[in-house]
Amino acid sequence: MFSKTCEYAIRAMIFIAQKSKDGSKIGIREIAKGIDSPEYFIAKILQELGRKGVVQSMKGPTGGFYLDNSARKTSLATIVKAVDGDNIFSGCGLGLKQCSDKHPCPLHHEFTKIRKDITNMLNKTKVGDLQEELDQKLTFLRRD
Amino acid sequence: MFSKTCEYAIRAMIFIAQKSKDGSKIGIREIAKGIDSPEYFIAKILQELGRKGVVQSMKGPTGGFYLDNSARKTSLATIVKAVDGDNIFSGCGLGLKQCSDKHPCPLHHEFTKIRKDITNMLNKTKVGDLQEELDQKLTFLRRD
DNA sequence: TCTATAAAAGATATTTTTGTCTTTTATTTC
DNA sequence: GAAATAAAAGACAAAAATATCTTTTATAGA
Repeated sequence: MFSKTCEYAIRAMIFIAQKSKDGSKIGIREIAKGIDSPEYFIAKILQELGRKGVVQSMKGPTGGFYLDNSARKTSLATIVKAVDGDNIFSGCGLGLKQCSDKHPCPLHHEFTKIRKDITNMLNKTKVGDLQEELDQKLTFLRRD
Repeated sequence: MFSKTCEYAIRAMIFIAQKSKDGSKIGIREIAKGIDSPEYFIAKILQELGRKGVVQSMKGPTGGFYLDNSARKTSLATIVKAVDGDNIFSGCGLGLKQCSDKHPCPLHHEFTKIRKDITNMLNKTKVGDLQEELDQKLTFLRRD
């Protein structure tokens, strides 16, 4: 469904939301541990998300990653688009370039439904909401 | 959603269903052209599907690939499982190993719904049905 | 202003996926 | 049975995704 890169990105965003909700910042090493991802790899990913304004960061001592109030409202759709592009939102399920409502591939109509559900879900789900469920221990990012 | 390998596999299966419905067989070269895929690559994929009994084939002159009556009833789920494994049916959306109903990842519940829809769709959709729609020119596998 | 810290940037390495080519085996037709 | 055909099998190659390491830049705090 998502690339590994995207999975890490989503996990990291939720984790950062959680750890920075008191205004503090969280470092790469802790993020990597917290979401069980390769340290250097998630660093690269967050760098890119930072460039796109999806996550905030500060260099230097007491620096690290954090989410401002607006970033907490980021939808999963925004993250997925930033990392994986919009193939999942609009690409053909069978990989055809010329697939459309007018010239549908054999799976087009079935896929349209599913894609709509996925899109809705990703649009309505915000990082901040997921973080709250995590806080209440209703969900988990690792073994714990 | 699916790997490229899987996309080619599904497209090839539908195409073979169409070209072999009169009992004839169709060669790799024509399949590759018909579904717009790399020739040697789809050959490999069909080899593997042949080994698993998903597609039938014959060597030698007048040989080629075809689908018998039971193979026409193959669901997309069977093809996807044979090629991509069952990650799409059961894997965690965020890539967590220990994700389950009891120990859900932040997206677990939302994903459960979507995965159920996808699974249902793949289970109920049969190669033969897709081939018929293709025959009626209701859907397409290439530009045409 | 100097030092320590932590992210940014850039380079490199590994693995997986995708794609290609060559040789072998089975089958048909003559 | 020999020649031609087409898939099977095995080896190889390229590209993309994933992962790691090194150097640079910004910032805080002494």
